[in-house]
Amino acid sequence: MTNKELSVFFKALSDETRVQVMKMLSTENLCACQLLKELNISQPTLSHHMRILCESGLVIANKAGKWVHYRINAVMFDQIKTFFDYNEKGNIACDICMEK
Amino acid sequence: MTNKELSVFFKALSDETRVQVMKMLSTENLCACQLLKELNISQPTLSHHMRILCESGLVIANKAGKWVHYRINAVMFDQIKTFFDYNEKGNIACDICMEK
DNA sequence: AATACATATTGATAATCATCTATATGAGGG
DNA sequence: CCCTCATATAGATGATTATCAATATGTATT
Repeated sequence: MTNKELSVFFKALSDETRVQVMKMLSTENLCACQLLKELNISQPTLSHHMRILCESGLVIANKAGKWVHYRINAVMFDQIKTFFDYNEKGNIACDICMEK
Repeated sequence: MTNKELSVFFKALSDETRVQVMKMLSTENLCACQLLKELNISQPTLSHHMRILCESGLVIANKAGKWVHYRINAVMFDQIKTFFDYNEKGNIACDICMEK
């Protein structure tokens, strides 16, 4: 994944409300009305947040009649997770500073 | 971790330049001068980005004379990773919608 | 002390963003 | 067809942000 792609994912998660939505969706798939009931925001604001989450690719929307059901995109989640795979290194100093 | 804490981490990663810094630091620990050489940004802008990464807790700074060495905070990385642990669910519809 | 170098801070600006109210779209039900 | 309900869009506003030039701080070296 490119830096740009990753930054878009993280930007989608950089809002407290959207983090809460992701937590809620990680427990169960929900429709917009159920999300709205638990979040203290207006309906247009929720719509705005869900658009950002969907456009980032983190969440998948599924229209069913009047309702829209949301679920986490597990494939994306797994991909982003690899960004945090990291093995601690012992060296503190960098080459350049050592030369001088 | 609270929603607020997580959103701060993700906000720190929501910038393309900072994602690149994290990638560079995941390969090796580096000082500011070395980061500056590879990134096409001014020195104050780098300083600004490194402050955000450090204040979020994702990166640890270590002052050594004139230089500052940066390294990834592995503990934080591991904690954030758990946010992405997710098991795909089969159910699409939510209870509320089903009732109606 | 004086100078050179690495990094931080200040102040300014243009861009992005979260939120709201008001309104629109669209889907069932009577 | 109208009416109701779920969601989306438009437009406005206040807050935050990324960036730079200019300047400050702090550390070695001579």
